[in-house]
Amino acid sequence: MYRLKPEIFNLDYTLDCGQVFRWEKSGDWWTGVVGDHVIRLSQEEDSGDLLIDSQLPPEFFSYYFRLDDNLPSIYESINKDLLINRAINKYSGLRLIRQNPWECLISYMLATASSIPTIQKRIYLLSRFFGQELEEGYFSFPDPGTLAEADLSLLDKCKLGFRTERIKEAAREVASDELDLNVLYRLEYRYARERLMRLRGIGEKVADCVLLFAFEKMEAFPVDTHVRQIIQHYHIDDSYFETCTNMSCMGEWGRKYFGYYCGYAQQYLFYQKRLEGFVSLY
DNA sequence: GACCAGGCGTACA
DNA sequence: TGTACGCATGGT
Repeated sequence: MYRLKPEIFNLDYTLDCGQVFRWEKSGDWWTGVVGDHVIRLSQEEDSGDLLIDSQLPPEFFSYYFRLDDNLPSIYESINKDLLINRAINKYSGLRLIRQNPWECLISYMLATASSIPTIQKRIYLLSRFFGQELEEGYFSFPDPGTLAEADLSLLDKCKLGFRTERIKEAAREVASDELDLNVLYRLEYRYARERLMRLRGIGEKVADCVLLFAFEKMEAFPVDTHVRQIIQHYHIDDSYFETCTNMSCMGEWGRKYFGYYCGYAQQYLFYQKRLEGFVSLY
């Protein structure tokens, strides 16, 4: 167990905001599986210190929680109106996480048209049936080869619904190197996006989530049902929106409106909407 | 029992 | 090019 002193960091917001699905809070402590490690984390209320119960070094957590991001500078760049201003003040310290690309890809593929608790359950079941047990009750995320060859009757137990075949196919592509996740890092946002969207089950929203949360593409702006409702509700009389009704257009709008760090803006708006609905700005 | 959830693919106009 | 609908599943 050791301590880390992060600048402007809120552990609860970061793990609860809906970007990751494998962390659970019990009392003051969060427990989660990252790679082959079961990690326990807590944050001291007064000092803001991060208490870390893990074999992994501090450098890992600086990387994982993007402590290298200059949040004040990011806030300044995305602070375009009262709504986002409220969100970045209220949820200050929420940081995006650098997720494992493979796990992130599958997680958001099986997130389509599902609530967050349902997504968490599916990922747990996948890990339980196809991952390795790390300690009692905690399992690693299954690797591509295992899912590619997964028995369909066992896969059905994970309750993936119509997503089952898509997951298997994606796993096969990654396992066979037909899709090399490493090259996506080096591609520009728009090309990486096009490549991901060639997979069945990945449209603009899922691609943007994966690019933002796992491939360092900060300019991704995922438009899900919450973000669509926010845009329709608050920007309804913006002239730009008289011709902007579909999700694709809303994504374009978000990128132009918030600039390079629109991905951060999106996550703050998403979290605020989930917890508070349509907030009053007066 | 209808409706929605971090949507996508397809058919049809 | 744009819209309507089906697709499994779980929670309200």
